[in-house]
Amino acid sequence: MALRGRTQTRRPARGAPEDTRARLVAAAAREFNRAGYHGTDSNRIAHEAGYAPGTFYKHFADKREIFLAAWESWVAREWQAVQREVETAEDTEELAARIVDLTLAFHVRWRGLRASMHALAAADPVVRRFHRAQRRHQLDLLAALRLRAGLPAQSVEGDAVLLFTLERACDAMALGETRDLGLERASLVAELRAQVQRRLGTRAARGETASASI
Amino acid sequence: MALRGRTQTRRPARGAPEDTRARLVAAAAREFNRAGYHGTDSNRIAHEAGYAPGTFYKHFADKREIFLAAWESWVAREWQAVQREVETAEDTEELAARIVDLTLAFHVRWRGLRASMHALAAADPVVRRFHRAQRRHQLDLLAALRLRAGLPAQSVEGDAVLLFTLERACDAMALGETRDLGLERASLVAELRAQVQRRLGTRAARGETASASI
Amino acid sequence: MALRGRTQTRRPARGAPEDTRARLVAAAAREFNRAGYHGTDSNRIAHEAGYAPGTFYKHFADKREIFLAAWESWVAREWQAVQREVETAEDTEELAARIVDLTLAFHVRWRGLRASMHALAAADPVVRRFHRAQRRHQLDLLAALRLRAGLPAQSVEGDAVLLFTLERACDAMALGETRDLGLERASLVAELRAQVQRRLGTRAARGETASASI
Amino acid sequence: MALRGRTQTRRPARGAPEDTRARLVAAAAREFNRAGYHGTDSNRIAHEAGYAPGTFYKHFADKREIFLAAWESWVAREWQAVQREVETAEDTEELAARIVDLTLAFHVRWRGLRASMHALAAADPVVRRFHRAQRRHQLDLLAALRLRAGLPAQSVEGDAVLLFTLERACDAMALGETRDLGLERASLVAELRAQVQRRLGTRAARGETASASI
DNA sequence: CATGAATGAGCCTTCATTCAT
DNA sequence: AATGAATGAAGGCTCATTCAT
Repeated sequence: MALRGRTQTRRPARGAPEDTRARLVAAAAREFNRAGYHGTDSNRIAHEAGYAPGTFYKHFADKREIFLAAWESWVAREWQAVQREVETAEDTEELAARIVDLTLAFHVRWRGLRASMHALAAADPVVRRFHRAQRRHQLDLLAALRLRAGLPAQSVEGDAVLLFTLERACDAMALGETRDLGLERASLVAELRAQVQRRLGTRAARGETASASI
Repeated sequence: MALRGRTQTRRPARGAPEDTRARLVAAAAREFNRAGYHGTDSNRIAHEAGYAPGTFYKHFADKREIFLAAWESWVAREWQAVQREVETAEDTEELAARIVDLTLAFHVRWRGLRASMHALAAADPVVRRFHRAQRRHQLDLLAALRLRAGLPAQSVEGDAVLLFTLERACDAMALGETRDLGLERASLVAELRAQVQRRLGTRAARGETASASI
Repeated sequence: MALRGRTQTRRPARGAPEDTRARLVAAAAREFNRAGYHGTDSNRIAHEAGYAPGTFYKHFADKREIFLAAWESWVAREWQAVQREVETAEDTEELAARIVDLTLAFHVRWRGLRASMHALAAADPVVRRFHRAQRRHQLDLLAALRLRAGLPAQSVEGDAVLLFTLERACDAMALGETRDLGLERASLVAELRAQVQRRLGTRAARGETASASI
Repeated sequence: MALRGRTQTRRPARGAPEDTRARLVAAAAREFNRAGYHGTDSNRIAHEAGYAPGTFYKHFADKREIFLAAWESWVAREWQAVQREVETAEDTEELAARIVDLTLAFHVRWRGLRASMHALAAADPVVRRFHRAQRRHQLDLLAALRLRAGLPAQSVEGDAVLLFTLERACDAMALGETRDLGLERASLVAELRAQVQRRLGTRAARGETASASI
């Protein structure tokens, strides 16, 4: 998945600014995902996209700006695709399975970028604000999902905790943490599916959510 | 250029090597926690500890080494204190409450260091190995906890997922993420307590864990 | 990155080359005067004139060339206007007053460009040669002025020193130097007028110039 | 006088910080004087002083700071030497001669630095403030000079104009401007001496200053 | 053991200039 | 004639690390 070595796209010569910007953002997403925010530099991103250093700064004020652009354009975009695909599920069981599987695939793909985002959001207020806006959106999507499926509304806090669980567990699998701990991937996935399904409010699960949900 | 506004601990001059090392580690933990791994530098850490830059490198091979030492000496130490305090709980309910409360307090205290650890573990294999060893230990502690309480053994994967939930949710609260999302802290804590209690196997909860646990 | 807060003249599109050149020169004069030679850049000058960067280099070989053009077209042009207006004075007193007043106004208007010219002339031989040619012209004008007024010829060196005095004092007033020093503007102007008048050869002053002039 | 070629002082190895700073300031004064503020860079200054780039920023926050330090340490210091030497003159004639001669020598020596200071003071408020403080001092010195010599006090504005004359004329001579204009150096110097002497208030001159001075 | 001046590779960023359209 | 995306050398500055004392 990760592109190894000096990938350096062919010189695109003269192109529309949006294309150049898109190429830079794509290269940045790759680079940040591969080596982390502090593991690359703007010159390298430009070079990987097939441009000279100066071109970078024609499109972005600084490194942070392209990082946020990369997050938005690529990560958020793919995450929305995940959400969309999820909606076509037939029943709650399939829905839960898809949510877990796609989330996991997504976290595997963007594990490096995600790790950088966490550290930056902790240290930089601007990044933090940006990050929070996206999160809010995710919570809303989960609520909308339940609504469309005709399932009962539940507490936001419970939803949030479920998202945290999913997020952290998928990160752990994506980063090889669970493998290092000798955990069975299938079991983990099964557990996550069960939790998601319960939260989505299947009849079977609904009986006990009274005490568990908030 | 001039080092303004720094706390700079008293000059200890010539002391036992372990003391010097301990002071450096303490300063490093503070600094990394405050500003992140890439937000401070080795000279500043040395200065904060009351030493010159050279002293730093007499005790640590590089910046990464002191980061790991800080993690181990401070974070792990405090984490163990948390675990110990947890064991004195009278019943499962109190046990669950304590686990959540202490974990939260712990994550609040070390939020900066934790964020750095995540990003570094994702980017650096050496840090990763180190980090995994500590995690393994935590899982074992949870199992031991249940054993001492005379509670039934459960799947490691389920335990792991619970730890992930707790970890991520506490991080979110510690970093202000939940506040930004407009979530009720009390509700979040209640939800976490419920999940922990259920997992620990209270009689009341045991009935449903059959389907939920793996 | 984005060009904010710029004045950007209307787009002239395709026009007579001389007009384009003149617009560029005018913008350059404004810019250099506002921010100094090293305080603007060729792209900005082009943009201010309503053109693209490439257009700039169709009309000027480099940044220095447009600087000299700006000096010549605008500064020299205005200076000649000053000289012309001076010639209509009725008597020596009025002549002196006009010389001082107009010179001062001129220095106020072009203070930024003048400062840049000084620094560049000191560092760059090409600029220096250009600058000297203009100065020679000024000395000649002063001599001609006296000739037309039927006043006695005097040493060039004395004239030069008077010009230096006038120049430096007007620069100091233009740049706010004299205000910062707490000097009275009216007194300064009076002193300058007196010196100019004496040099121009009024009867009253002629008596002492024997020792003072060279 | 100017040191040509890569002068690069021998590596001073380990020295007192003040010595390092002094070497850097000396190299900066040389460099700025030789090539102008924008004609050198901090790396080169460091190299010329015998140090690596990083050393520069251990002693100065930025390029501007070392420029001001160079001005203060070298230019102001020498200027004070001029003032001191001036005071030992026997009579007014000798005093005037010394003032002119030493000022000229001083301007010749620091012509490059002086030109840079002018341009920077015009463009940069911080430099401007710094520069004005020094000027004020000069005016005071001139007044003090007259006081000690038992000469009558005169208007500050008149003093200021004299200083401007002296300054600009000496700059012109130092930069070769007067030579390029075909002016006689001896005549220029004589004129300046005469003006200074008159201003200092010799008996012969005092008669006419009534109308000339303010 | 501790110092702290010094290092220097390298990152971020700018801007005068070019050239294909 | 004009465009404007692209260039890339170079300058400002940082910081992990070293070493002579």
